[in-house]
Amino acid sequence: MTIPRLLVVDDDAETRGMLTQFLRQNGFIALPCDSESTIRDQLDSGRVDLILLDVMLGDEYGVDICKRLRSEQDVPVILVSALSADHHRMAGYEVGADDYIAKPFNPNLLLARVKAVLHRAKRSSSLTYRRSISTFRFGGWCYDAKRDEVTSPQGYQVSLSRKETALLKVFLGNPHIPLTREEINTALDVTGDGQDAGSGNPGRAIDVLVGRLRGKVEADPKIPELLRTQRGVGYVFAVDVAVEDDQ
Amino acid sequence: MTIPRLLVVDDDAETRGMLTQFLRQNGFIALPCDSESTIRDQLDSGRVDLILLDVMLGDEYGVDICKRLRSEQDVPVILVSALSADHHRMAGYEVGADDYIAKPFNPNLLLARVKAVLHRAKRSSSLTYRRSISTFRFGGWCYDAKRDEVTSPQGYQVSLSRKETALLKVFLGNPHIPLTREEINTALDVTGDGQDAGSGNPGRAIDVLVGRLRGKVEADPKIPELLRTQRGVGYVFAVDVAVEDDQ
DNA sequence: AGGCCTAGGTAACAGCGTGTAACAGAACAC
DNA sequence: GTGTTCTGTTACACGCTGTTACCTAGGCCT
Repeated sequence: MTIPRLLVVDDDAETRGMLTQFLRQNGFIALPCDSESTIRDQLDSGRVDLILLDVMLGDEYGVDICKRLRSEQDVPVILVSALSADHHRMAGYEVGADDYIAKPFNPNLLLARVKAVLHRAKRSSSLTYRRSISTFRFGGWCYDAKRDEVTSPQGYQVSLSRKETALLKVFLGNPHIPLTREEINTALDVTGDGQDAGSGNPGRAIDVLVGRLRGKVEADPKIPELLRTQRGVGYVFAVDVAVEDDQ
Repeated sequence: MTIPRLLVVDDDAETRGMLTQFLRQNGFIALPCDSESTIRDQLDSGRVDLILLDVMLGDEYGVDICKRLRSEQDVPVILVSALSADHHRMAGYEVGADDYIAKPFNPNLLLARVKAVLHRAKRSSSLTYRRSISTFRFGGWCYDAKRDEVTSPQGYQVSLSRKETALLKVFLGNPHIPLTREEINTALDVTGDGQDAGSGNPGRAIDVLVGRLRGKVEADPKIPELLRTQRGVGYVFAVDVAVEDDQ
């Protein structure tokens, strides 16, 4: 295996520099980034094994970036944050981060976590890393993340709304795992501080949204095979998801 | 391919027993443990696919045990806890647990999470697990656990509700053994701490449930041949059960 | 035998969770 | 502006589940 390549994403130059240097001293290839666009540049231009992502990035929430990245790519992400309040952590995990470290952190702890996550990633991915995911296949259906299009088993094109797409992605990222309405809501709603999500949804928006997605992505919406209800719990995506990446 | 082997670690005998029984009824091999040393015995003596670990184990924290185990072995761990506060959850994840379930939990949720973790583990490891029990045959009837469908001796399809299905599974797992209403209730209601189950059911829910199941899974509900009443005791499943698993 | 007493069967009802049609406001295109 | 699309809310329907009440069956007594 080659030397792991890490992205260090932080808008504070000093922190970024220290982290980068520290990681390099410890045998990693560290690539500094300061914005989402520079992250994407790096992802497009070569293999990336792990992203160290600061939670506060200008006005942007790292959590949001993490969410977007995870919906497209399979690169492990460790969130780094000055905010150690529990709800921030929860938001991080629910959004698909592999780990979460609060500042100030022990450098050796960081190193250990980085190694642990890389180790896990190595185990769970039989393929080599890098690659941007472009196509999901599930039960005859096909979702093209690049074009945001869904194709039915019969080859019909279905167009999804923004929320429907987001919901489908949540399920595609968590096949066979029952998700509560609250978890789904958080995943769709992450605002970084979770304020809105917390106050939100006394209503049944998720139910309706699931119903609408069923109408588009089920052979027979009356007998759901993909988006199964778990009474008293929530919903599960009940089929395997195959992920293909483009070149 | 073999049936997944799970360790159920809890120092409370009742919880341990309920969990073990419940998992066995659902096609797993469940091995009860009550301490770290018994865990190690099991790990040394054979393959273990997943550990269900109670967070409070005497004075010991399951989290600590989890940490030690993860530092040596690669066995997936699900932490089970009465403590649902976020920081406990975080501690669980940080220590390397694959999932975290708070008591009281929905049995089906537990089952689904167990399957999800095994599913993940299967993909990432060279071992091949899994081979869940899929078909039960009893007195001309047939229950397909995969599809949750019952077929009558005449070939008619019968659909069961969630609770009816759960009850049938309890009987299928304990043929010829008289079960008291309390035992049945416990088996259906696994809440982890049994709090709810204990306080619960002053009523006759089980009687009614058995009646409803008889209505669907008896040639003549008036003269039960499968679900026999034992006056003053409870109910028995009075025929042999043949188990087939898929390939 | 008849008279009780108790356990169990079951119809009827109520509460709850979920599916969904209809509606209303927001966002956006033209 | 008008019209369209998206999204959350509401209201109603329906199925599932536990409770209750009433009835029958079985067991035990005198």
